[in-house]
Amino acid sequence: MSRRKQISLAPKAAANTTLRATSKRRKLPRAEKAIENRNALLRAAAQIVGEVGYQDASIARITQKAGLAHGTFYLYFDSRQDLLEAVLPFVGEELALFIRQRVSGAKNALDVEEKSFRAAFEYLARNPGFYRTLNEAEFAAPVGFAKQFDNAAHRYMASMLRSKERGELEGYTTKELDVVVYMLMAIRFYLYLRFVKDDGGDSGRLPEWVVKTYMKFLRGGLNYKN
Amino acid sequence: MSRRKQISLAPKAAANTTLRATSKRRKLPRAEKAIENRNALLRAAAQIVGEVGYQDASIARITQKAGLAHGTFYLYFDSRQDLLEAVLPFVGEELALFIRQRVSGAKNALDVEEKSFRAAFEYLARNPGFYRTLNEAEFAAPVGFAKQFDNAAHRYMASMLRSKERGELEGYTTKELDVVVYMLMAIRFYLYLRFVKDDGGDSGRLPEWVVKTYMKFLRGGLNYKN
Amino acid sequence: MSRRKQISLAPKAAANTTLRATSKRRKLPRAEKAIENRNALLRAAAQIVGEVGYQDASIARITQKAGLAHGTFYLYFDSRQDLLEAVLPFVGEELALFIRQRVSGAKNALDVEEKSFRAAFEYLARNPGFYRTLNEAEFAAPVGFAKQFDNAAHRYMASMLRSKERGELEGYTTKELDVVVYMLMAIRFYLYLRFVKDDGGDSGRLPEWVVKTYMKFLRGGLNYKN
Amino acid sequence: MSRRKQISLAPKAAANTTLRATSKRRKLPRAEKAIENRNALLRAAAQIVGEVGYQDASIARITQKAGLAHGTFYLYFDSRQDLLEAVLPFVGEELALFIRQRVSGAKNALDVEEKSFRAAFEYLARNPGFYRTLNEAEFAAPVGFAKQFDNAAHRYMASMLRSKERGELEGYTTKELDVVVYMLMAIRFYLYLRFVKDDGGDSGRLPEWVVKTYMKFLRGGLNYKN
DNA sequence: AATGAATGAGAGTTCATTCAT
DNA sequence: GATGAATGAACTCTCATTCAT
Repeated sequence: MSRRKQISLAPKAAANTTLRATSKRRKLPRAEKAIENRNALLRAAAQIVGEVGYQDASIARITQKAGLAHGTFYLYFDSRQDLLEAVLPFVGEELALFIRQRVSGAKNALDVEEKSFRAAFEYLARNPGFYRTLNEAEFAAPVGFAKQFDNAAHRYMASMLRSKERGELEGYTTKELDVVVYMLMAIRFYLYLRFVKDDGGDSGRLPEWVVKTYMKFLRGGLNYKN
Repeated sequence: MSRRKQISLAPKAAANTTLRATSKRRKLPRAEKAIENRNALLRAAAQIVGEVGYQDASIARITQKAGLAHGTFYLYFDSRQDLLEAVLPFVGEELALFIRQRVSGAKNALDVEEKSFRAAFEYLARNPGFYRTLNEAEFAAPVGFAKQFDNAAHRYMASMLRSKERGELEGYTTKELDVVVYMLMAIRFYLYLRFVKDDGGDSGRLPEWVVKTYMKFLRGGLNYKN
Repeated sequence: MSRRKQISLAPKAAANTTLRATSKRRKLPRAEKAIENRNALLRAAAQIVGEVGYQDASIARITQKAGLAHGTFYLYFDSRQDLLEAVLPFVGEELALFIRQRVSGAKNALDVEEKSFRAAFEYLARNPGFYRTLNEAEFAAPVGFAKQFDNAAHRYMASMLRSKERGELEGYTTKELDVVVYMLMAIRFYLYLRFVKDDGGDSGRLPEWVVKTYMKFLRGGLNYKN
Repeated sequence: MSRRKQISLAPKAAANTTLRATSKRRKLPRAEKAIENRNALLRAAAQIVGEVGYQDASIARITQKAGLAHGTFYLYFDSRQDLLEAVLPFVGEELALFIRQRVSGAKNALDVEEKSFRAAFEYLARNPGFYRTLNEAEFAAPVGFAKQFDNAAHRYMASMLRSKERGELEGYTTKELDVVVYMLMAIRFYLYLRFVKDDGGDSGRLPEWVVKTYMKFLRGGLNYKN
């Protein structure tokens, strides 16, 4: 829309419109800044929680890192707990997005599983704080934890159901697949704990042979002879 | 009961007893009381941590529950952290003992696995605080966590190696079994989180159909058709 | 109604109206709104102070109740204290007006006193916040308190001097009557505290027998036999 | 019971007693210090409340004046409010004691009243903070206020009932005297407010002519001619 | 004139640790 | 060895006031 044309046509109304437009233009930065500040607090909190845990993520520390005054915090969150509960869902979205991108184009169900598995570890390698944020959340931020857990499980479940419908995954009822989903999510985080965090040196990467072992386990089970 | 006969088999406490016997009689009750006090603090801490977590396990709370004075704490532990690190190994021993008893007499490797699996959940049903104690320990008491984790993994590994030596478990090298062990330990705790803690009502028990699903997964794997 | 005729008798508001009439039409609504806003703040503050006291009468609370933005407050008052000092005189006028109306038509000095006494308690029953507003003002809003106290005392004094001039009240010099006035004002508020606020149930009314006792005390004094 | 006789009879018990006595002697300084500290906090609080009011009597200020660390406060009081409620009864005892001493030896009921009246104002002259402490307590420390008010009223009432029994005060039933007591207490504090606090210069004393006016009022009432 | 986001000082309270007794 | 009073730093949260819009 050309603004010039309106000037001559309706000077008063146009003036008004222009004013509003200007005022909106002036107010938008405010709204934008508000979102920016809120996100700055979330980002700062996510980083701090990932580094030192929920307990030591004090408001002083968070606001300082976000470049805001102490009191400003309460313009964006009702309480410290309110923010802490929001941290995990905030970063959880990132992980989900990252995995979805890496999985797209997988050839079959097993490929989906492997790509998703590798993507998760790649994300963790880049965001080493996520693991701690997730783990401690169970008791330090139970609401956010439940939210993230549900989201992750639902996405995982949907993926498995698609594989099932395509006939690529047999032997389990839908109800049983719920159990399987939790088992697979569990495995990811314990393998991270054992082979990346504790034993992984500085690379932050899961050794290739562990990936292979995981895939073997997935494919063939334990092959007990009983 | 004669103490002499037990000397050769005696655990540390027995050795202590012997030592005590050689020292002055008057000091003996003191040494005993010291051990008693230390254990009282550990027991109190274990209970409190299980209920409210490491963060809220204050020294005041612990000493009060243990029936000791606040300041007495520092006669037995160097710091609050020192005690917190000791809590998980303290209670972890109990779990290990409980499982060992339940597993004894298993017919074969799969049976060992199932008995051990069921025993773990039975223990958790009776000691609902253990789960929290273990989970939060990873960051709140990392030394104790590592100790407990190593112990548990080693015991599990030893069991699997025995199965392997007996030819009851094939397809995985020893190195790979290390991965499997962590995967199985992971599964236990996520299934607890999902199907007992969150969904289990008051019983604190794992539903039978979940056990069956777990065993099926263990036996046959996921049966992907690729 | 013609406004011209009222000009000579008109209170300040009427004068304001006249002033407005002579100034530019476009600015009038602004001036009106300004007064409205200021009064809205005073009214809101009066209500809040009566309910929760001066301390908890925060600017946020007051502006919210007045339907104005937080920052707008400082267009009408220099500071929070500035407003608080204005609250008591604001509501004090109402009480004075109410009493004056009730007293009009009294037969004699004692009747004036009784009508005034009853009117005060009736007002307090309808405006239970006034008592707190007055009581706390002594230290929380000393300027407003002094203003209100002087006003009330002067009115009371003028009334007594009229009685004295009419020969209905003897035995006290003018100077002494100043003391008497304060004693009588004191009595009202302690009787409210004791027999209405603490003991009065939900009615908010002073029991009739207390009124009678007060009147007896006034008439005859304590009748000490010395 | 004589203790000597027991020494020979029960040496052990006696030894114990002696020990206890020693340990008590050692512990007494502790107990004494505790009382001292608590009183130091109360004294500091009383002084500060008298000077700047309850609102500004912060724990930091109080502990500093008492010469204790900030955190020490909570060894002696549950909360700031807990201390504030205790302040008025603490200083109220002093006033009551002071009045009782001054009143002793009064010749008759009116003399009691005058001595008590003068004593109250003398106390207030020496303790100018008491007035504020009492006045603000009604809303800032309502529990302590009620306690002090009840105590004062009961003492006053008991005194008037004695006068009544001696036949020195007639014309009021016991129930009515309750009203009278509150009226007289009220008068004291408003006269202080008007003729000492606001108008009294530095002396802090009630002018003699005000006392005389009060006594005249008390004796003869207002002598209305109706 | 009106807004409400931003500030930062200061409030009450907790608690690991020390130390005189 | 045992006690518990004492400490003071650190915490979360509130709010009068300012100021860019």
